[in-house]
Amino acid sequence: MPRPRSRLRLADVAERAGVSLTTASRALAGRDGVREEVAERVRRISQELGYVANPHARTLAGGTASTVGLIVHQIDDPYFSEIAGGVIQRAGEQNLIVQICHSGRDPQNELRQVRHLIAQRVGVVIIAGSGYVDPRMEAESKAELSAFQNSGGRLTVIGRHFLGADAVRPDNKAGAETVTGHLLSLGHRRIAVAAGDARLSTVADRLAGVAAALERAGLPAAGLPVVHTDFTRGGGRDAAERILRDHPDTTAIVALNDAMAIGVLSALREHGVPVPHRMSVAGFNDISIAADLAPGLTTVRLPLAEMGRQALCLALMPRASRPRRKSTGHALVVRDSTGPAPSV
Amino acid sequence: MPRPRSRLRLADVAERAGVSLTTASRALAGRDGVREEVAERVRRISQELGYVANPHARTLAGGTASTVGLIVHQIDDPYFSEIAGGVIQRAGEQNLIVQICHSGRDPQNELRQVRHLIAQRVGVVIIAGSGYVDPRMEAESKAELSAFQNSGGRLTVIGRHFLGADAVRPDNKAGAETVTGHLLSLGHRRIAVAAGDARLSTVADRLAGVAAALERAGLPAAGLPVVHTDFTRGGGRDAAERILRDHPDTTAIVALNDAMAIGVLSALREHGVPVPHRMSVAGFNDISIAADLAPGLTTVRLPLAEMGRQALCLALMPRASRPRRKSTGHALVVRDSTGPAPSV
DNA sequence: GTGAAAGCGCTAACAG
DNA sequence: CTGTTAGCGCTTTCAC
Repeated sequence: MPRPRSRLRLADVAERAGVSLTTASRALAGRDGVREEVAERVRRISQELGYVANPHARTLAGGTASTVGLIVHQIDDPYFSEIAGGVIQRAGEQNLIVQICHSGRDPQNELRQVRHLIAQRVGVVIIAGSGYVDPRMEAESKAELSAFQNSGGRLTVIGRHFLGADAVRPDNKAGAETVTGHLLSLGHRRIAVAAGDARLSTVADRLAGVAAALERAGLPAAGLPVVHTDFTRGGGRDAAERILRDHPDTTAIVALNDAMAIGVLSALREHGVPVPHRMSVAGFNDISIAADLAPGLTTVRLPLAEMGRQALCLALMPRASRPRRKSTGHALVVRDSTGPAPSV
Repeated sequence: MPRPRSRLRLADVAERAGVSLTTASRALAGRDGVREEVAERVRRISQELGYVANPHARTLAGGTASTVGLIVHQIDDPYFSEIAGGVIQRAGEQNLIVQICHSGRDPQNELRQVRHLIAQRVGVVIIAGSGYVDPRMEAESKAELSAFQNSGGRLTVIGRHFLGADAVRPDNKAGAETVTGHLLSLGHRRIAVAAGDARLSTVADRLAGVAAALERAGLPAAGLPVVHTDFTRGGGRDAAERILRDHPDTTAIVALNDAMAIGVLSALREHGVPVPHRMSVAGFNDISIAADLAPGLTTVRLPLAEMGRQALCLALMPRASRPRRKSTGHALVVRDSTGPAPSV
């Protein structure tokens, strides 16, 4: 692509305003060291001319990189697109631009994206989505990201245990405890879990919440059937099949995210298992479609878009001496996919 | 944000390779004017060192801006997130980065985003989503985008009539004709349409398809009840309410996109109207959740992710003397939300 | 074929 | 408070 037509430069504004480049630069950046009256004039002229700074020149000269890099598993997964929506909305208010990359939940690929973003000199990196329990899988990314932070880059993670970075932390354990408690209070005693890849920290955390609820109720968490498959709709289908086959007396399935819950519902429908009369199903996240499934999905609501906003807000604040943690809170949303345990 | 630590520069690579900056630059850009043997050595050294060019310096110096700007209505709308997924995937293969902005379907805001993207010196702009029938609403954006193209920028639109830019064109009219034909063949004669804002070109095109199918069947398209509301789930709900109230003998509703169809289904469920026994419902787009609704949504499939890919592919080819058009094709996906017309 | 030198548009020392 | 002077890292004439 050939070069764009030459646009207005700061020099043009400065000339029109009868000041030097420096003064114009300072005035527009809102830095002080300029008489307010002069600054005002420069700003007005810049406005009139429709001047917009060249971000590349600005970044190159050592200023602020006004882009934020967002790494998600897949943008067409509602969990991530809702979070991304929040990030983009917040960015728009600040005239920042958001660059989105896919990690595909693959540490190697994520590393590539992290490097790419850093090479692009973004000022902010936000990583959304579960990490792995085993720190070794992410060691390289971490190293790269630490260096990024040490050189002044801002990093925020959403739903990931990354000590040393500001974090938005979904209420994974507590949420899972709440939804399991809901099932228990409906009289369910034979609960099974459709879980994602056991190596994912989110899966581990939510699983811990399920176990905690069981224990609190004085039930043995040890015998809890947990089926680990993909953390996706397809995984949910597989999990449901296996639960139906291996644990036929199950009366409730906790899916560790809504995508899996959707898969579970789909499999149960195929098998003619009525929900919730014969089997209750609960999800996690409350992606917006959850309300429109039939039956409506009982799930744990996380404020997804808000989480995206928050993540960017954190990143936009100067780095604190100790990483900040924002917990999301959660809310149980009871719809029609859960009901009293069938009295066998 | 302070400046990032200084990274490897081209000068470092050049020095290591014992050549000048110029030669190194040429070698890495794959331009000729360098002995192949030397070029090879430079590339190898650059590789070993892990050198990545500073894109800002490159862009500033007048080279290629290796970012693509994607404007969507809202990223958390599945129609757009699936398209975006395709764009991002293709971009990843090329080591390009995708910047995403929301237009909110507001021409003024879209204009802002277009300007912002152009000011960022992106090399490619992709605009996804319907435009308005009235060209005046988009005149400003068009002017800006034409200038962008004339200065060498590449533009592709998805689902928008923008003469003068490469375009991916969803099969709106034909698709609507197909799905309406499906309903007619099931014996439906009292069909109503849940349509979005009448000023949207996509709505107009799909509506034309519905009318065409009716006429082809020898039915008067004139009396067709068309309810114009928002092109969203909420709009679908409103439309269904109105159809139920004003045209109680309707046996089938064509929603002009899946989001509206979801709203229609939701309203019908609330009113206790059985689908498809008392009312058939069809959508448009086949967003991935369509298969998981209950009843499964009969809809017109558009290859959403593929459309995103295609759009970027078009943009990556050199501009043709005449704008290229890629039609998407479409497929009717019959699920459980449509059935024979009730024999009253 | 190869290199030296001049910018791209901006910010940031450093002087006044 | 304001202006002058160097670069930021790269591409690109223009000489050799």
